[in-house]
Amino acid sequence: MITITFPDGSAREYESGISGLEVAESISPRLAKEVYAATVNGEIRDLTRAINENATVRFHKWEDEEAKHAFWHSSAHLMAEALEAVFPGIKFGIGPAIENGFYYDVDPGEGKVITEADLAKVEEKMKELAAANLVYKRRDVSKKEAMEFFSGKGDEYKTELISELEDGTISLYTQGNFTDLCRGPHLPSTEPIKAIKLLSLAGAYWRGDEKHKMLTRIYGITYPKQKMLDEYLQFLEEAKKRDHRKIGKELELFTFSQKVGMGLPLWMPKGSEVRQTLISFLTGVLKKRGYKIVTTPHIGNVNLYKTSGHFEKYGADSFQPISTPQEGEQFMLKPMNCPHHCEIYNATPHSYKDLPLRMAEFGTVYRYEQSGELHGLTRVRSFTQDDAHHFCRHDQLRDEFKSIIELILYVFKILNFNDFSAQISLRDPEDKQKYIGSEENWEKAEKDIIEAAGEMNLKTTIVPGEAAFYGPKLDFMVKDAIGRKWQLGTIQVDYNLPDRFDLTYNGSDNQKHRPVMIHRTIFGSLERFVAVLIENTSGKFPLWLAPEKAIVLPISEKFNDYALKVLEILNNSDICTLIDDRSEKIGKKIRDNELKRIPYLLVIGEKEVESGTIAVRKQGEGDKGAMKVEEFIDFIKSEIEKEVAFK
RNA sequence: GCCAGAGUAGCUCAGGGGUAGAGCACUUCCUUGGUAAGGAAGGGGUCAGGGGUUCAAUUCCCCUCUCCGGCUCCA
Repeated sequence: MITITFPDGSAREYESGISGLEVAESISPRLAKEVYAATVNGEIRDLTRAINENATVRFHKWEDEEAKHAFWHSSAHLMAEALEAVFPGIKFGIGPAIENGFYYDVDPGEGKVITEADLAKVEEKMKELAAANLVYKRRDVSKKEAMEFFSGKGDEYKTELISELEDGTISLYTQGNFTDLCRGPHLPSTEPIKAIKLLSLAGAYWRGDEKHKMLTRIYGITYPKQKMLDEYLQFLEEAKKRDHRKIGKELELFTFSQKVGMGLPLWMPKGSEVRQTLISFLTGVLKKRGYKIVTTPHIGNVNLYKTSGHFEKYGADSFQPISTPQEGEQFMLKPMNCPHHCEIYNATPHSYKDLPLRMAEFGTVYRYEQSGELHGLTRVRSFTQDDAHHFCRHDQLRDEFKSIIELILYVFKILNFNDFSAQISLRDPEDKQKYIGSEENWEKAEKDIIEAAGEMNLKTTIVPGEAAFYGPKLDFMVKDAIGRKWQLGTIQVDYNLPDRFDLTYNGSDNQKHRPVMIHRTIFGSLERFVAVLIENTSGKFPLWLAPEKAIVLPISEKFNDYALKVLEILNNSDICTLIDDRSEKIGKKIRDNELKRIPYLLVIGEKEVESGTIAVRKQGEGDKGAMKVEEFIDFIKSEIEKEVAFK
């Protein structure tokens, strides 16, 4: 007999060798139906695997990531079986579960192509197989046996994977006619897989390496209920409506032109308005925090980047140098602002008493991103960073970090950005050689970052090996409408540039010392930030950011003269740009969704003309009553102040 | 850069070897009166660009460009 302990602390006796599923059945048949995997003594396992010793057991229902993982991983195997049936001779790479669904990387064979049209066939086959209620069977095998099985099949990808595995840790899973190399866990059978949808087709390099062969990746998702699938597909449809590229076009915020060039955003008047509001807001915040605002040119002599080291590292993949009539003279479009800022630092002598020095610039930079990487406003070739560099002493590093975290959290709070994650990137402990800077400084900087984040109550995930070669960093990430992750703010320690630019300050010992440099952005770039802002708000900006605060809506053209007067006063008030259209059909001009994105609606009819007022409505909140235009202006101003405390 | 798809009116899209279509938007007139979508008439397209095949190409083939979904990359 063995004792099984459950998460609530209760325990029961069972025969040794009982399966998780049987244990679940003994508790309730309903539980057995809803459970997809189990964690046994901390190890996630198939429900059907025997438990041979005393154990703590936690069952995973759909709500748990572990359950979804097993469900989708099993679905990937199911898809593989269907693929093998539809495309005989197909070879398999890897097929994991992901955050939403699963994929499988496959090689259809020389000269063969899988197209979107084929997905329906595979989907049908999957449904057929799932309905057959195939059982997933696990088998532990020796490396030799696994090797023989897959080389017999001619599956070079699987054999490559097996060759790297340790003997004794290899397991195979079989369902129906399909056997796969797999660690598990899996569902007991295909029975719960009721709703199936293959979503898309993409190319993906084998093992994520550009130099390797490109396989075909098939994405899919499955659910235990059709309704859940319908809801997910519905969600994807809804998400598409929030896409900043779509809203940006509808609201005339920005555009792209083939003539200007790909990845080069053109900000239209309304988009520019949003941008300018963000810049002036942040400038105010920065000045209060002791930042000095600087301005530097969009180009720099190629020697500047040779000094910084960027030319050597990125020169070949950048916009190429611009030549001048002067023989041998070359300039580059600036890919970052730091070298310019270093030269500003070097323009004056610095005492230890002057540090930290915080230098900020809304600096437009140009990077030759790969054509396939460009994406709306989130990945462009010309963008404006809300860049700043803190030059400080080593003993100030931690406080500077804290001040930046505080600043970022403050800005995010005002913008109502709650859904972000923070990641600390440290050195690869296996390969400390590739990093610049002393062991001692790295140790301290990594510790400072972690502690600063802790002291600011910032929840972070720590990722070793992700640091830049010049220093550790802390990144803030957000997700877009369909869940893609984008990096916004970043805080990076840099030991490289201070050396290369020979930055110094005079210490209390009257000796020259090397300052540390911190690169930081809050928005990341105005382009990416506005994109995320649009997707977060579906284009319905908060009042203070809205490019149009209000729209004047005369009920009839009879009232146009009065509406015109109202508009004139509002436009002169400098608080808002208004839609200057008093035609009778104004209502018709504005689509429902667009209208809803404008915070205030000013309605003018006979009553208003008589009393010299405007009827004010806040979208989504209803009537605010009649006001004189001047009252409305004051009202808007106070509402904006409520939204943003410009302290 | 790589794999796969797409590009037809301002927008959303249908069509298909023989003179280019719808809805919405736009213009004019009529009608209308507290969050658009009543009526009539009208304007608007080198069917992304360039080469082929053909008596004839927007349609079939090839190349290029751009966009979408991924991969790789992201100072």
